[in-house]
Amino acid sequence: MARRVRPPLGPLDLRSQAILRAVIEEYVTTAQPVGSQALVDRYGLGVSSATVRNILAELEVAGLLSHPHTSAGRVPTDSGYRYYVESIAETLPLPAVEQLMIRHQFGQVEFASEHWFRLAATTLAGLTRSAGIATPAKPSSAHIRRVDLVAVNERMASLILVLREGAIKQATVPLDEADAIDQATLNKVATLLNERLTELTAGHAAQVLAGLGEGDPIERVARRVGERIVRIVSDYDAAAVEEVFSDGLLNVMAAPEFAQSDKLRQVFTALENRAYLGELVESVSGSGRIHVFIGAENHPLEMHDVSLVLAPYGRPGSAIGVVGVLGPTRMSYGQAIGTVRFVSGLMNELVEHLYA
Amino acid sequence: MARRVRPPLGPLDLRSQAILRAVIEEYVTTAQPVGSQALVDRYGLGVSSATVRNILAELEVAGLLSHPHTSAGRVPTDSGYRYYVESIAETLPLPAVEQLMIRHQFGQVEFASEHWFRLAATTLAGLTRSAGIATPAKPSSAHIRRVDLVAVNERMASLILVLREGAIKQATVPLDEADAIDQATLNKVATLLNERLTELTAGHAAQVLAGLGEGDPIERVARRVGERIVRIVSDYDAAAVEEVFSDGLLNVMAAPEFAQSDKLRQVFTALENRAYLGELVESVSGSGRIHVFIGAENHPLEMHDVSLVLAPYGRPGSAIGVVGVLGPTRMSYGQAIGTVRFVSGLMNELVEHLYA
DNA sequence: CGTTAGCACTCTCACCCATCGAGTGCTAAC
DNA sequence: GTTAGCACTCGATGGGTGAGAGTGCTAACG
Repeated sequence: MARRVRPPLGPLDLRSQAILRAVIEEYVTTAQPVGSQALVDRYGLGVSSATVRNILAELEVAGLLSHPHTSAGRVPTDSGYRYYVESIAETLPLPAVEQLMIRHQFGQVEFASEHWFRLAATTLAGLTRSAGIATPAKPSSAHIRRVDLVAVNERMASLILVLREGAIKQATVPLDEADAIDQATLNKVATLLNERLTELTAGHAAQVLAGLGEGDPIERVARRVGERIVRIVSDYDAAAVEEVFSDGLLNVMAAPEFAQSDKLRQVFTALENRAYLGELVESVSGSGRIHVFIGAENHPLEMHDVSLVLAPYGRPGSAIGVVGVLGPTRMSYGQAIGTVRFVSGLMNELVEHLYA
Repeated sequence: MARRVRPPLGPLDLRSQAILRAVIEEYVTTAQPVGSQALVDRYGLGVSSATVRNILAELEVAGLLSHPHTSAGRVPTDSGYRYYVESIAETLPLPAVEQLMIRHQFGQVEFASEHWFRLAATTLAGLTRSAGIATPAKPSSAHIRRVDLVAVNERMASLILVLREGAIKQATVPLDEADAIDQATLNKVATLLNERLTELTAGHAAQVLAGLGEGDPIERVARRVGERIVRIVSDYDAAAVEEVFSDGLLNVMAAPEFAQSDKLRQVFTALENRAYLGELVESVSGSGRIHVFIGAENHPLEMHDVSLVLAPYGRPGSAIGVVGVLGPTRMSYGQAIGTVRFVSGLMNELVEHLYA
């Protein structure tokens, strides 16, 4: 069939690249299979449609394009997108005006990392017209910064725990009825815990607690509360991803490939089950790079029609989060990558600024 | 056309009621227009299909049923559902087994109102196979319970504010460089603020702050932080609804009426814009009753195909929230009302228990 | 007078079929 | 190696048809 048989994903000559690129970019905008004539008309390729057809056939043999049916135009395969992303696509940096606007928006919001990641997701959603995804910056092992206790009633106290990395945890701690609990007692307990536990990780805190006596009621309560603190911090450490915030799923719904809602429902199901996203986030957060996951490169079946562009942000030692974009495989990768790059860079700056 | 012309929504005789009921219950389960024969077959009406047809025609004139086209069965109108809900439907109480299971689930979770409303939404979603909706219990005017300050760096402090009603607010407060800020200073400031502001509302707190001097650095910082606190609390008071949590939107997606995704997108759009839900929540929270909003009774166009069953919970004086269910207009109102009633009752118990 | 059998009528749905056109793949000429 | 030309394929479109569900009406019935 083909004149020459190419090794799959072998290097392409420049003309083939140009045509692959044209097919992808045309398909991304029109969502329709692309024919040879359309390519010649709309892209100044300098060759006839017959020549283009020959090359399209080669690209198909190489696995980069596919054919919905004999008499239809070409559609990129996942491998086609992959090749495009790695060898052809130019990442479009975000226009300076937009950059300024976004910086301004981040300036408006509360100066705390807790707020930024949501804004990042929203911003990414708006800029790429896809879904924006972000997780808060989370440390691999958190440090206790501050403990506060508030009396709820005689037998319950509300515990507020601030971590060095910015997260705030709250819990209600039931206390022995034997200990007469009032706010004054709790203040002493909190002071004790703050003295002993500040800047400690869960493991170290547990050791310190072991040294507390059982006789003194303050120490007894402190121990009780402290154990709870250790449990909270350990749980927090153990969770791969604390929370995945997403925005702009409506944008994805608008894509014609999701016109019938069961396809869409699959994507939502996949997102609701956080396990896979958590896995991705973990795999991304190690490297400083932008990662692109295209269609079937995502293991879960439900995600075979979407792509993700993810980038880590934060400080490698202390706290790492992920921001990115989720859209149909037919997405504008160049733009998405440029936008994600900018936003993750901005988040880096912000986090750095917070720690400095 | 009709033998007798009925006043719209006039009282119906028992047989007409029984037939309306049968139409609705059949339509709710099958999602198909209901014909006279099907009614006679599946519900022991004791009359012939011709008689049923006559009555169906009457119900249609009364505006309770409608006709997709001449040769199709009947479909309930919004008014039909309304009549059904008010006069015919029996609210199905939740089976005792389920009640126990749910109580157990609430027992498992952290004892704090912040966690309950999410669980309520999830539970409602699961039980009714629709979307569950819940807002946290929010006071009309909040009281300051506790203030805590943590040094971030020399010129910034992290403020943690606990409200009597359970909510925790966090903010970063920039401070004058003139004041040398360290944790010790902040502790004094926090102690001062706790002494003066505890149990105050935003308005009273503002008055107290006005009395603070400018000379003493502690008081100066306290004033600065205090102003921020007042702003946070006022903002919190002003917001009609703090947050609307929803779960199980996937269930709604599964309904055949939302097979093409643009209908569904409308619903999502409506939900994303919180204004309307906030409005509803406010209108519901006054009364202790369960409210049902059917189809076009919802003002926003996008909500014309869905119904809401909402109930308030909490303590009328101190904090009110809303739980409920969102589903297609073709929903099982009896079951939904019973379930929402149980969950709101449970939430009442829990909140009461928390305050007692 | 309400109820019912009977029947003509309406309208949708599913199916088939012919047509159209976009786009391919191949061949032969350049 | 490139291109013009052409037969061919296959989905999409649209009209036509028959089946079936369900109605609305009429006339007979108890």
